[in-house]
Amino acid sequence: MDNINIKKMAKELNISTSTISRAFNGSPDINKDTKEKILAFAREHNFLPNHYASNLRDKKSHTLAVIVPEIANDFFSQAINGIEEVARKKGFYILLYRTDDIFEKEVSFVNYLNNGKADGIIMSVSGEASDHNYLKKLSQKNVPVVFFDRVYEDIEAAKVTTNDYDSSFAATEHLIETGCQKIAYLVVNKSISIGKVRMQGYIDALQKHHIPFDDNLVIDCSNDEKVNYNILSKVLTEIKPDGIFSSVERLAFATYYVCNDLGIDIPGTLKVISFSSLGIAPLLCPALSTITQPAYEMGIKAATLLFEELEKKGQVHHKKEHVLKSKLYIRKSSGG
Amino acid sequence: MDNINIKKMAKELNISTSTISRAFNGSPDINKDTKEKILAFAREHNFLPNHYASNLRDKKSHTLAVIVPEIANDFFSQAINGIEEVARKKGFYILLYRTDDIFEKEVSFVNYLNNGKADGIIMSVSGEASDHNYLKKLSQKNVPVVFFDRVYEDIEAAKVTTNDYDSSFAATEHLIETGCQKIAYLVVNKSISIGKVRMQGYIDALQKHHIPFDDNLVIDCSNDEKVNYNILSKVLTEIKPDGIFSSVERLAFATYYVCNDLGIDIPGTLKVISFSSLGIAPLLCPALSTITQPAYEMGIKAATLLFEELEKKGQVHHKKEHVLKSKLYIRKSSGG
DNA sequence: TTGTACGCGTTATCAA
DNA sequence: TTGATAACGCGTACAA
Repeated sequence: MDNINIKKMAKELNISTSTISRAFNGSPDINKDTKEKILAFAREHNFLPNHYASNLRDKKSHTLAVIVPEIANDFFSQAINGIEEVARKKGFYILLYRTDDIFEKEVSFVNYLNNGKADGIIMSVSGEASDHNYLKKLSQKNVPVVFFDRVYEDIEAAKVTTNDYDSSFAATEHLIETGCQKIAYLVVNKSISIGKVRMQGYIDALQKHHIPFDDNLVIDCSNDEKVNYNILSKVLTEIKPDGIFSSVERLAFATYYVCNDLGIDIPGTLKVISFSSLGIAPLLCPALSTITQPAYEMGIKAATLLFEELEKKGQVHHKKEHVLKSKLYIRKSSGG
Repeated sequence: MDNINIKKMAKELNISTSTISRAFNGSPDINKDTKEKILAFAREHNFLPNHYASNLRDKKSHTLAVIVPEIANDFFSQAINGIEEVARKKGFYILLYRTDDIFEKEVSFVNYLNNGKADGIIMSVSGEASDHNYLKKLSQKNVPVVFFDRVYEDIEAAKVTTNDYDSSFAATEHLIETGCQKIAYLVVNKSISIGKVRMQGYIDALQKHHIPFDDNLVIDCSNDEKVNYNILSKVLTEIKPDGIFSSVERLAFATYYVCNDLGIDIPGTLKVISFSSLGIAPLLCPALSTITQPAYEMGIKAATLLFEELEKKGQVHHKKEHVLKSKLYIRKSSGG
């Protein structure tokens, strides 16, 4: 009564289970009338094939795992949107997991996926430089991985990133050209590859303009808002930079808050530019200059690549790095 | 070689499959040494029990489906965070689905979940007032549902909402007290219950202060940014309200953009207040007055309720409505 | 404490 | 076009 299944239907309809199965899988080997009869009966009895049984049979879950450091974040939520868009078109579903930038969580979830729970993984990594063996296990099980934005260089997989070096260089140069001589670089975790790349653009731009690089101007922040507020308060009152290049949106906001409280004028006393996917950057006080990554497009691209791998199974297929372009928006906060 | 499973391990180790199974399920009926031997072997050979087989056996997926209108949105992404938080503690995973406010997508996904793909569902509905039969089917299959924020009144299920009526009343009253006489109410879809409730608070506040309700001041907007821009441009130039009460964050942003372009002074000429979960509302130009829903807490609450139902199976359990309180933040945009 | 044997619900293969 | 049957990989009575 409660649990209808293919067998019970078979009995009721005096039809074999195979035929019923065929009715649900678009098989051509079935009489139109039989099929309709079956589907009608199914509708009436609220029956749908059980996914776990199907998955167990053909070892496909039609599910994609998406692993991100945070969800409540303009960049990642837009990227997830892009991924979802593609997945839906393919009839796939999204298993979402947040790591909070904690390496252990990443490892535990990836391990959990190591057994058929998802057909593939799209991830932006927590960034720990340690042992990435847990990821290598996946390829043993033919679970393809695509990285986006934050990647592990030592893992061979498709990667979707943006031209971070160029953007950082351009942003830093822009600050210099508007008159900044003492530009602080704000970063959350220097060791993450993305933090390093962005910093290199900053360093090289300084060099090009003969401004000596000062390690004290590299401000290593945390994920805790209050801690960041304190760090930045100290920096702005003691080191007194005249420009801020923030590698992470959140730190630009923190800078704004500190400036509001300390009465520091942006862009008069301090010019600010930041990596950010915030849609309403123009509405800030003052409008925030941004390097905006094509988050949605990155999601689309990552998902597309994953499906290519999923579908090209068997063929030798060289993993690639795909670099999309960020856009520089000069606004009031940097004197634009 | 490739595919290790319980049987192969059994052969290799000269142990029965049941014992191996026991090693993975915290069964007390197993010798410590045997267990360790098994787990060691499993680690070495990168084995984990297959989820689909397990799920098929005990008809539990340890997965929660989360259905929301949009993901890239401050309210929903924070709510998802809350849900994820609870789910993780319970060892559950999140299947995420976005409806884009399109009723058909909601129906199709819910139907898809109707066969064991998820143990329970947490959703914020698209709001169509039509036939909600697809949801009733779920209870037949013992898949509990919890609504949050946007609910269907006619479905019996746990519901987590906020005190929207009171908040709307308070916000409107606040605008009146700062001198507004011609307050426009911005809404995306009047027919959604949440839009109606919020509007009622607005209407009643007007009435209390003897301001006649004017239907022309109820501005029905869309989900398309450009369309909204045009609608609001027209409203602000032709109807010229002196206050805006926006039931949706997005429309407040649109108002800001229009005001920027038309040179309308906020709060001088126009006062603005909006429902919004934007963390950086204080950083806007001018700082945006908001009614802020406890999005994260709502997620927590919704997930907690779902697990209660999941665990209390069998017991009669009255569905309840849980109302959390929003907070009113008066800032510059409304003359604060 | 361990092993045997069956079934979870589906689908692919083969035969009719 | 349809049906019988054997897997898919696991967990759980039940027996030992």
